[in-house]
Amino acid sequence: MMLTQELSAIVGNAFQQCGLPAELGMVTVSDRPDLADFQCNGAMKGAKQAGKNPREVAQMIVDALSAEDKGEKFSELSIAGPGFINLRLTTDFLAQKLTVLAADERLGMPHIMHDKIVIDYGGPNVAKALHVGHMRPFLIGNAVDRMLRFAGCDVVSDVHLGNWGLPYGMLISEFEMMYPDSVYFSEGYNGEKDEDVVVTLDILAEMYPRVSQQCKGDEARKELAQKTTAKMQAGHKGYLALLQRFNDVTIADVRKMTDFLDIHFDLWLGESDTQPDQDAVHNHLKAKGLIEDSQGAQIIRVAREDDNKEVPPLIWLNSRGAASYPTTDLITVYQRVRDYSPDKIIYVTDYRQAQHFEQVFRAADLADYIAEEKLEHIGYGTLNGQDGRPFKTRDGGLLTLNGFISMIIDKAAERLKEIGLHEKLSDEEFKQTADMIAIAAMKFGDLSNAIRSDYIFDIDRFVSFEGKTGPYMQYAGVRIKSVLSKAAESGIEKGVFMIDDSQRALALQLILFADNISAAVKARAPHIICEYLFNVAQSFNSFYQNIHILGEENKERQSSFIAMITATSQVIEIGLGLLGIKIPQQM
RNA sequence: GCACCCAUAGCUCAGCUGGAUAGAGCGUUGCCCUCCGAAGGCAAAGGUCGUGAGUUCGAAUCUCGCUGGGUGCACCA
Repeated sequence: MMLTQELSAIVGNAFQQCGLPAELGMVTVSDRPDLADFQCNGAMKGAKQAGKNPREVAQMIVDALSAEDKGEKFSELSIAGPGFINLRLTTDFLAQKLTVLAADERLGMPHIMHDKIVIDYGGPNVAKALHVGHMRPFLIGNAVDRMLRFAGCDVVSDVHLGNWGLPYGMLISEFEMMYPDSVYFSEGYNGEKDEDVVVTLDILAEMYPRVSQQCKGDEARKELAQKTTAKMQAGHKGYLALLQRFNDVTIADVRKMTDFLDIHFDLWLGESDTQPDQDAVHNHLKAKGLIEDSQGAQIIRVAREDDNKEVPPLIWLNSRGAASYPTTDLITVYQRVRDYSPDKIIYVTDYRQAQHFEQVFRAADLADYIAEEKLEHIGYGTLNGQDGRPFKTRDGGLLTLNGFISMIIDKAAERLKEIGLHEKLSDEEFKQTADMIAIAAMKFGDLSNAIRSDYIFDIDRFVSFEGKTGPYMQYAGVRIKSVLSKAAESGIEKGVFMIDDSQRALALQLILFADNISAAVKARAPHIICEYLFNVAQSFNSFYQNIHILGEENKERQSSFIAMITATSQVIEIGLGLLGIKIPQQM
């Protein structure tokens, strides 16, 4: 059980003994660490109900608690201000909690959820290079993914490639003009691969903007692309085979990036994978009477009477009969329900797509595929440049994700050289370390912002080794490991926890691991983890400053120090692990 | 026009199921290495929480108005 829950139960019990609701006993971490470790504000809420003034109620609770506890858990129970109940834990109790935490590979974090979850994030487009805009969905999605797994969920992650719209009709039609005789475009395509048709990322990257531009100015060309799109969506075998080749080269490329970022997907499905089920879903929707014709398109009305805003209908098929992303997203819901029976499907995308998901969720519910409450959209804010506008390169162009990351790596390497790390490490090790630090800088920098808010990207701040940054966290981790290995060399082993004043603040932070992780999971808020880990690291640095572990003469005290920093190391390592951040050997 | 989100220290941001002196990082100003990694630590200065009202014993937090930003409002994803 989590610490605040345990304490809330104890205090809640005292409230009950006094004839008041147990819920009033909710205990939270104190706002005033100078006065208490934890606090309960319930006496003020319960005063009216009890017909007493808040301090009287608080006194009753404190009396009941003292009688029950006899100084075992609480070294101090006091009343302050209008009726705050302040709790201070005994060092024995702290030590006991730490012992339990240190013996558990999950550091006391219970499995708080057991849901089957499908999480959809990333959403790279086939045939287009990843750009900076893909950073947030990958990082946030992956952090939430890892957090849910750690919380006990059975998670299936899907990258959900974008590859079913007009852009792909454009590309295929262009290939058809280039290779009119290819088997991909013949009537009786039998599934063979045409090696003469060369598909590489470079070719696609050059082709797409060119053809896209052409379609803007040339109606006939655009019409050809649209027709090709329609045939593709209708299941044209050769087109789909060619599209599959676009997918293959794109996936190979995206995989390089996700591997580098230590992000791994269970599924590499995309919009095009909805094709086999489009008719089935269409017929189902039709049978349910959900589809109607409107202005030439086929729509599903999802507005409700009690809506306080206008919710436009979902466009099932547009007036050209083409599927769009509402179509594929709805079919994907059907497939995920069929294949995984999830308790929840979570989508991580730009918050601007909130309305789109609202429509899809309502439609999925109307179709009886899954209850709307089981569908969740996590919308993140924009990554902005120094000017407060969406991040662009200096000349106003869109920066590729590769370029963006290289920039961060260069900056990290520069810093590492300043401190002479390149003289201590081989070129290979140095490169790996720079990569690891750059990834941490990027991930921690991004994730330490609340997901929903837009934020300003400042490379110097992200890569700085000072302040609330990834490298600062890694540095704390590296220092601990360094001390631990020196201790091990000297044969100093960890012993039992003996909490004295030097360790108290750190101990208190550590035993709140499960509380913080749990809060972060429930709120889908990686920034809570960042904040918490930063506090842990600061508490550690502060502790470390005031004592000398290897030189400590009292051996019991020394061995308790080792136990303490071992636990700290685990908290930092596992905590950072939830954000997808690793700690290097040296830095 | 309708709806949603945001406005907190010089800068970047937390806090928002109402509660005690509103927090952090950066920056600024002082200190602290004969000692395990000072990429560290300690301390100080810095805020009428956009604005006006309301609810409440108590409001950064809840409600309403206003101002100033952002976003979305059927066939692009």
